[in-house]
Amino acid sequence: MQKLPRSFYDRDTIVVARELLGKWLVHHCDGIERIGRIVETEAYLGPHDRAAHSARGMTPRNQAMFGPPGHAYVYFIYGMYYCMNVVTERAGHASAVLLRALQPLKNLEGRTQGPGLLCRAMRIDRRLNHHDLLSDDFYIAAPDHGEEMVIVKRPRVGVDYAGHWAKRHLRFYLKGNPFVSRP
DNA sequence: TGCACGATGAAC
DNA sequence: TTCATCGTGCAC
Repeated sequence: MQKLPRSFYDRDTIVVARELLGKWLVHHCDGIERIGRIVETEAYLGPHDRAAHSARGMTPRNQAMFGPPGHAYVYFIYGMYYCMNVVTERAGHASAVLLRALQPLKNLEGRTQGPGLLCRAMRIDRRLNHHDLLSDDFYIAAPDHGEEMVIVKRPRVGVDYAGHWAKRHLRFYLKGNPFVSRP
């Protein structure tokens, strides 16, 4: 497999969200390598996107979104779950892609359907916020042999407060994949 | 310093 | 539809 270069992330967020499907998320932790295939993503386009955390300006929590592409934005939600994003586009643009579901490939225990369960299974927590995804212990890679994929577009989950932005089809997943959180 | 609520998940 | 559970952001 080939680690994705910085230039992969420094592109239009919708393009990145679609192309992350089928890629492998790799995390080396406590001597164990965990790998999951990304099967569901959501694009958060920037401060103009009312559903994005960056829509209300930079705060200590969402600072990573305003940073350079190819880094992780990990936040704590509902008092019990973590969610992981991949920062996209140039620094200051404040856009990111939320990873919503994985197909277990290696050393993953428990379910991986949904952003909270994904982080639990991959052992992703606040320590990985701001982490560079071109590092050797936490990164995303393209498999040597890609599979044929059909991509489904749907509205994002849990953003009904965002007015017309809630209706846009910015959620992407692999058609027919049993590990998608909400087919 | 207080408090309402959330890019969730599970139970009912 | 309700609840668990707590950090964050903003009001006061």
